[in-house]
Amino acid sequence: MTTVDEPAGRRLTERGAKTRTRIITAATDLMYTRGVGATTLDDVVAASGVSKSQLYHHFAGKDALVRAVIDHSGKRVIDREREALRRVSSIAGLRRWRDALVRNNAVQHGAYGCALGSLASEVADRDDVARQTLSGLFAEWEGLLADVLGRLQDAGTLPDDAPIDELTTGLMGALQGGYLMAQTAHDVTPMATSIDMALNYIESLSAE
Amino acid sequence: MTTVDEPAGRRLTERGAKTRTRIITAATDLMYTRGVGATTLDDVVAASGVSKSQLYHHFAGKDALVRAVIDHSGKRVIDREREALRRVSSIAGLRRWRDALVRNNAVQHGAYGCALGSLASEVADRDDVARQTLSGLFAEWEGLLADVLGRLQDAGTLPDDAPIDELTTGLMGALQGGYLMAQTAHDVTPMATSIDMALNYIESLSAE
DNA sequence: CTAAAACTGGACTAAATGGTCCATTCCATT
DNA sequence: AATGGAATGGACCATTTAGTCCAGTTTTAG
Repeated sequence: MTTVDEPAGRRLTERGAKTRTRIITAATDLMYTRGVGATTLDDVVAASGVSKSQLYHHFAGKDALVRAVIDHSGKRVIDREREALRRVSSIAGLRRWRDALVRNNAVQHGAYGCALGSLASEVADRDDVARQTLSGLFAEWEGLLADVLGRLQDAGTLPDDAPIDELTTGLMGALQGGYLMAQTAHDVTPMATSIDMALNYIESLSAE
Repeated sequence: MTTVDEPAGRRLTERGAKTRTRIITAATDLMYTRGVGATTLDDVVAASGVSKSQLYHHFAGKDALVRAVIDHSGKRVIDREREALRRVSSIAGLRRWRDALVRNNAVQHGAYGCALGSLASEVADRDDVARQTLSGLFAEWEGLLADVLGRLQDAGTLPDDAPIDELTTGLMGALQGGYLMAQTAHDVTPMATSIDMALNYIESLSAE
């Protein structure tokens, strides 16, 4: 699902790749903290220490850069989550996963929200390609959660007929909603509460 | 909690009030569908059929207009929800409430998301006053849900020691996360699933 | 070593945008 | 009917922004 960062038809030296990466990481950071619309290309130029012509050398325009940022953020989140969820196979493990997310979001008091969620909210209705990419990334993330629930099933913790996909969607909903509420309150408590409720429900399906 | 739309220190004729309202409703619509950042004042001027000087006569600037839009959207949502939740006092009633929200969001295939949620996501980290207003609106909305759960308690459906505030936060999280996922997928199914899980959990606390 | 390709910096432009100003008209109050 | 504040239209302005161009430098490959 992850789109390749590099455009197909051009040669790219190591030096160029570094420049390109520098642009993307700077843009990712800015667009996460300020929002896509509020981030100008001049901001990106200043933050990355790259000239404007280079920006246009590597990206067709702002839309293309935004899409690259989405790919990059997506890869970052998915990699992190793949690692975090890889060996989780218990409710307690899910709770530790939740703790890590909340703790991580607490350092900024919930500000900026979820890296993918805030991009989605801003971009979904204005760039259909970006929307679909983000939709795929959410699906991938949910897939990782579904794997965990599958392992819970294998371990006999969850019944075989547990509706894994629905549970996964519900868990992701609670997570995203939690991020948004934390962002609005500048307090991570509602995020913790929201995810907790989803986990409680999943746990309640086990203890039968 | 709702802030008054009119600024305190100035006289306002009926005609002026109408103009002011026209500006706000046009801006509310545009900012909901296009986003705050992507809505220009010229857009608002064109859509409301009002001159720019009028816009600046009634609002100190874009920020002030955005805040008025937040107040207006907030009032709209809270009024709608107050009415929708007023007499709900059963799980079935909550499910009907869910159905109505989902059906309503389905007409646009989930696009634009929650009127308050998308404003919050875009504005929370860039205007602290707006953020606090939105935070208050969410609290008000959650209060309406808490009232419903209280009635469930009174009816004996929910146990007396049910943690109403946590449940309310979880429900709002599922709702907001559902809106976001529906917006990203352009499909309301995940929204329905997400809220369902929260309601299932609440229901599970009853059947003990 | 050399030439082409890749890369770089920064000046430049056209359009858009938030915001200002002012001359004129409307309207409530006395 | 007069008066002053409210309302209005629209020209105007400074700045910002996405996007262009090009002259010059560095890297790569033969």
